[in-house]
Amino acid sequence: MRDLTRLKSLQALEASARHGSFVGAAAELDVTPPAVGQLVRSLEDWVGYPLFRRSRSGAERLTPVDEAQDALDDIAEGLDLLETGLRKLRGRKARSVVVVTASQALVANWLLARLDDFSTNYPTIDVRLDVSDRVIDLAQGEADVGIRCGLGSWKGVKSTFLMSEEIIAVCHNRLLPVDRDVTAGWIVDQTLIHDGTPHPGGDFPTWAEWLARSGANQVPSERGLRINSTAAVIQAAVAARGVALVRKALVAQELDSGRLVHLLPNVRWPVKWAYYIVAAPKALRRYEIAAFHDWLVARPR
Amino acid sequence: MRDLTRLKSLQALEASARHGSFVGAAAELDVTPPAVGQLVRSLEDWVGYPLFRRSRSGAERLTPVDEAQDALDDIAEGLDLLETGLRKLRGRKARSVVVVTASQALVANWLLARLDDFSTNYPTIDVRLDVSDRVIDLAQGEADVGIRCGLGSWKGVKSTFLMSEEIIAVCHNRLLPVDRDVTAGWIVDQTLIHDGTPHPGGDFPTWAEWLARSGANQVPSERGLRINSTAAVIQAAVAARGVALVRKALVAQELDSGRLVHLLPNVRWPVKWAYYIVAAPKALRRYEIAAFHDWLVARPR
DNA sequence: GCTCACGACAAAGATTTTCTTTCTTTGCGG
DNA sequence: CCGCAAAGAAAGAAAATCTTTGTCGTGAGC
Repeated sequence: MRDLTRLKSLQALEASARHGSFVGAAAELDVTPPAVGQLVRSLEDWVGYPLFRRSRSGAERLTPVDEAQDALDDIAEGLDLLETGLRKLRGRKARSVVVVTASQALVANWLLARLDDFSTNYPTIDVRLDVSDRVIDLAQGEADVGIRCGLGSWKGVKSTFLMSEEIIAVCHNRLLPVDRDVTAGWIVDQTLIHDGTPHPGGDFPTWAEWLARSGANQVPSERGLRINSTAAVIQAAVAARGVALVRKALVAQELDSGRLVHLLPNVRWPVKWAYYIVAAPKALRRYEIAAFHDWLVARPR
Repeated sequence: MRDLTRLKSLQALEASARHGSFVGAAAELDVTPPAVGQLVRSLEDWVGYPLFRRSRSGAERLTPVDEAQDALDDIAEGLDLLETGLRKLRGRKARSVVVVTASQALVANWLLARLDDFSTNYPTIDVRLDVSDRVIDLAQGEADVGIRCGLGSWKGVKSTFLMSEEIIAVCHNRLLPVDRDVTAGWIVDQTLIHDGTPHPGGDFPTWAEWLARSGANQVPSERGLRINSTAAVIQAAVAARGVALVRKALVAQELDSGRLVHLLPNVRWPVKWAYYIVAAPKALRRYEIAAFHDWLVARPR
């Protein structure tokens, strides 16, 4: 008959001792520092004496009291064994699959470049990409996880912010004028590629709006290319067919490679839409779904 | 950087494996069986396969699947170490004190007889008895724990049912008639000891009420002893001063010893008041308070 | 063959625990 | 002297855990 309570507090205690601070422990436990502080103090209430000496400054803010050291060794070893046990439980699963849905533009221009890192970290989890430009019903299990660009408030799913977005003007480096700087006037004279896909509530600019903010004296006509596919708009820009207004995140690689060039970078046009990873709460109870979710949320953009 | 979640589920899993049922595990963890079932199933969702083979009958309702056995060994050992660590943390405390308040009658006739068992089980915890016939304000910290007889709904404290109560008629064995049975008629002719202490809402009978239920043909006058102290009423009965109506729990020892005799046992008079252990929620966060509380709740009456 | 007991299971709602957010305090370093 | 970092506290929100109720399946006993 085991007599064991306050598991979460023991975990918080051990992580705080190991890191020397609640801040360090909080980062490991994926909670806020006050949360760790509360857990440790509740344990101190329980045992009836302080478990740390506190320092209000310096690198080592918490020092375990001598009376706790012996116990901390047992607790650390115990938690190590629990982690080993949990890993063994997970390790017995045959390969598992995560179905990720995202738009063609997002998959091709952003997500694919990152999936190698996921497979490296999680070799037993297969990712299946379900490319779709319509909003997949995750609550109905049509996919496990979605990467979406939008306002973030979709029904029936948990959405977690990844990064914000802004609209920039780009063109192929071949199109750049050789003998003068790029100006709004220069842009007006190029073939303008219009993205016809709807972005409700997203504050996407038209070329007219963007150029007005850029200081252009004349407003362009609606001539040029009009494509109702964001992926195709980017491809047209990459193919040097004209100048395009695009979402910055989707052309990051092309910008890095120099193939596309960011025109008039001082003109900022942040939008309300941002990138989120979304999943049904029920799906997140599965290890592989939570693993993918947590991996994407944790990695730098 | 440790990666450990679902501690509660691991604990539920291990206890279920060790007991072979959720019912057994629930008893150990002090929760209901469905609670254990939910914890285990959430872990099964997490790892993606069943961890037990279920049997709908027989003594062994749950059998760990082969894949889980290896992990269960680690988890069991890990939990053992955590328990050891927690015990070491508690063990470092100097002696601690629990202040228990109860009425004179309850302390003298019930609680004192049980405290040896507590001290045996918890040698480092001192109990200080605060005898008081008024209702101590536990929320204000006037005492840590109270044993009370009442309706159970006191403000600002957690109350836990201990046992119910009934009113019985008793007298010293010296007073018993030698040559005939005890009848209601016989009782009417004795010195009746009246308990004058108030019992609001408790359904305590007067002698008149009790005797009416006993089949007495005549109703006694209000003569006899009238004492406004339950403890003194019991002492008067023990001193053979007359026949008393008393709370059965408070005279259990005297009944067991034969000194007092339960008259007309077929006359039952259960009351709405029952015995509860009460404590402020904040006090229960201290180990020694929770230990006393859990000890009293768990022991047979 | 029927009834009862036992325990897993599921659903829904209640309760408790954990967590976040906001603000304050303290002390050290620049 | 100011800025920074982290602990601490309080209040409220969110999530996890738990309880209650009822169902189902199976075996034992009558």
